Amino acid sequence: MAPERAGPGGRPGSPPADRVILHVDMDAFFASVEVLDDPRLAGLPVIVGGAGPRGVVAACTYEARMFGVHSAMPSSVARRLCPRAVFVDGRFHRYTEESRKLHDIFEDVTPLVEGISLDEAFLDVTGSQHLLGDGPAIAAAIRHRVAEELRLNCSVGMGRSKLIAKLASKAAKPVADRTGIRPGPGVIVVRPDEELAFLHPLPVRALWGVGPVTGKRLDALGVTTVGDLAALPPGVLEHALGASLGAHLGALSRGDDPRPVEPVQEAKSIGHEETFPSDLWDPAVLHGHLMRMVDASATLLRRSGLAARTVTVKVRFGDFTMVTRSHSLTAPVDATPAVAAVATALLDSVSASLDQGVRLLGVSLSGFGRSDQGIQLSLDLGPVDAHPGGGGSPPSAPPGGQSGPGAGDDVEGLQRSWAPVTAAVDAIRERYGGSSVGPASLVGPDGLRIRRRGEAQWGPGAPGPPDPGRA
DNA sequence: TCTGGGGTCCTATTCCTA
DNA sequence: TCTGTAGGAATAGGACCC
Repeated sequence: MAPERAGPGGRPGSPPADRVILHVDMDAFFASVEVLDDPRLAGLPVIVGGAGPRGVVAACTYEARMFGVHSAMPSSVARRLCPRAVFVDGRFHRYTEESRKLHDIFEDVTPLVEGISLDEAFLDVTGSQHLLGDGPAIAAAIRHRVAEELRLNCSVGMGRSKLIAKLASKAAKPVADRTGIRPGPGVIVVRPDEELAFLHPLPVRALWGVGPVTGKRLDALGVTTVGDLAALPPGVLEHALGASLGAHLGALSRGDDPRPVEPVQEAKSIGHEETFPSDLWDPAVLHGHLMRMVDASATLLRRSGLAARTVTVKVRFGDFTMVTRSHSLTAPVDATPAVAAVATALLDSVSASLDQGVRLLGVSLSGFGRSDQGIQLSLDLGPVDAHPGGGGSPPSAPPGGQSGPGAGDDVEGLQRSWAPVTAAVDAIRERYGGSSVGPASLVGPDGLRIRRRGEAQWGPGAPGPPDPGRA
């Protein structure tokens, strides 16, 4: 990783003047892949996402954007704005395939590639210029290769920092509104001496880290543009937004962004969460879903060669209020029943509120250690913790839906006794597929099978029959 | 208009311990 | 033994990103 240096003015935090960063962003990526695979969709308003009443738009073509549709918009709103839109279920595996090809192209340019998501990445091409030409030439070459080899369009921004490169790629994109679709320039280059002139007229909401809440707070200070933000005394900003965010946004508004392009970013948490087609009331049904998510998360954890110390359960109720409950063990675990025991106890600890109806349930694993480290646990699953916060003893509950070796034991016993079984299950799944074997509680007419990543990614389908537990 | 899923990071609060 | 205090760790919630 390149060491950080002070910028030309010697300001601490200002990026080196000779650094060249590209931000490559695919145009309407998911929707464009759908059109690529089904040319009949070309020229139509195509929306990728969850078509059900609780679904959201993951991506849409520029023809749909003409009607005001945009990503993250509720599908019900999108349908109202554009009744003739074609809704397509997301196909995560296809987008992953195309994304791999895209990253192959990036890797040909520089090893310093930081993927942000399937469809965008930062590239530090400072050291590639003597071989491949200057930054703008590399940007143009990438666009050309993506168009030729993937038959997809992308936009590229160039600057000496991630902030500028990202904002530049956005400015390079096509624009769609009621009057039509106007192609963008494709590549925008912002030289160091042009940074502030480029940055300051932009709406403050364009900065990474300013969402609806922070945007509103800044509104109250009379700040609408990045230039307004830069003119604000630092003390005022930090008082309004807190020391950390205030200082960070203040620096960005002056173009100070020394963050390097980091090719390797280790995951800090792994989890699954799901919004149900209709709210659930029955604790037994909820526990079934919890086990399915635990199984999927723990499997992914082991596949990554990790084990986790902290288990978090998230519940969003019908009225959209949300609670999270987490517990940290003294040593990391990776066996599904060990994780399940903790997650079950955590869900039980909010069971008093479950009569409100549960809209979303989720499980997340964090506090990673390597799974090949010796597991040394000494945990007594004592009585339910009386206080919600703090480092008290963990709540107690039997591992729901599990039976067999170790059921009813403490977490240490579950980890120890189930580790060999878990390894065997993983091996069988590796060979015969993810649904070939699993916890007995997940088999049956309920169809609580293990979902793959990307399935129902953007919201559930149509609501099923009402939850019998509600009665 | 009514809000998905998978994440990261930050802050405030609470508890434990010295 | 009790009380006050301070720091660290755990926990909970929220904002934000794509």
